[in-house]
Amino acid sequence: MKQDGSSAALLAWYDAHARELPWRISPMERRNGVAPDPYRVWLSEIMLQQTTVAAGKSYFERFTDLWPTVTALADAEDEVVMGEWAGLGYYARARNLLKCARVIRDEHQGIFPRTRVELQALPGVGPYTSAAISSIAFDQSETVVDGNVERVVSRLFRVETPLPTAKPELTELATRLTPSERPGDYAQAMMDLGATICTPKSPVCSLCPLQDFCEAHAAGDASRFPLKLPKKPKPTRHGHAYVGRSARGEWVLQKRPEKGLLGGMLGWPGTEWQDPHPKRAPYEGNWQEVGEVRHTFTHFHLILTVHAAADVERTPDSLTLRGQNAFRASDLPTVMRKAFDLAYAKLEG
DNA sequence: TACGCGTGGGC
DNA sequence: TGCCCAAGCGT
Repeated sequence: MKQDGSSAALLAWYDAHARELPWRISPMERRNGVAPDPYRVWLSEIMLQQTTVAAGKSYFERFTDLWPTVTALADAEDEVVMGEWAGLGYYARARNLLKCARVIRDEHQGIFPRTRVELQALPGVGPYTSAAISSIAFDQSETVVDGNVERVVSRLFRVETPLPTAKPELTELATRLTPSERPGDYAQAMMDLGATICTPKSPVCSLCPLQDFCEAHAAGDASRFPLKLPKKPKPTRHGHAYVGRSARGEWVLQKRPEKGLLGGMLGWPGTEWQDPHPKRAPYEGNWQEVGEVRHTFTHFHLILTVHAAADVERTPDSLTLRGQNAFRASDLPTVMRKAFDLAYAKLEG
């Protein structure tokens, strides 16, 4: 690729087409010396890992309303934060979010470090996120390489190596393209370009500021890139979940272990999720089968048979009782909320 | 290095 | 409708 001028073309495009997002400052504001809030940049970057802007936006608003500063978040109760994260997925992010906030509070005087190396030492902050915070929040010259940048660069250079093998090669090419001017705007410009123009399925090359620099566009095969290794098929697992309510109207929940799937979240007690699994109630009740929930996780499909019982009398101490005022279905991860919806319709219907 | 880890939207 | 995909990280 002939790259001279590509960064200038991209920055000019960004000046006119930057997306307005609640954690961002505009190119105009940045030019006038306004700096973004590193807390908001960090929070948005964690929330948007493997997550669309559309999905993350309302969570960002809610979190910053509840906890306007990193110290406020650090002081929050784990259970409340996990409940607010419920539905967004990848719950290790929320656990690491809290860990990170407390490291910032306790070891960094409540101030985010500026350098990529210091940032990457924080829980949940890896190569991408450290570069993003350093460049976007502190305007340091770092190269961000996320899925958008990988796609843009693989097309600019028609990289025939499939992902994830191609990652180091794409990182090297992206680094070579990064200008020393306006690093924060440039990072966001690359991601905006990938999100709005250089999209996975039907890139809109006719509107692309890098059209004249792009080998794939010249060859007319932009949508062929990036190449990807074939994925493994997802197996289907089965399980049973038990949505119970005590005679006093308390829901019978179970806090899941900190590690592993849905770690640290509330859920309904039940069987393991494996191959067809025998039904076995975790405690006594007048159980009735109310239906099936189908749900797909990252690496398997789940068919969950849901059982419901009201007027449960005794429950094991390992379970958590939540009265009407202390229970919100929205605090549950999605698969558990689906099970609740099914059982609730039956119990109330 | 490769795998485990969620969810919702688009086609 | 089933598959692909989205601002990755930790182990």
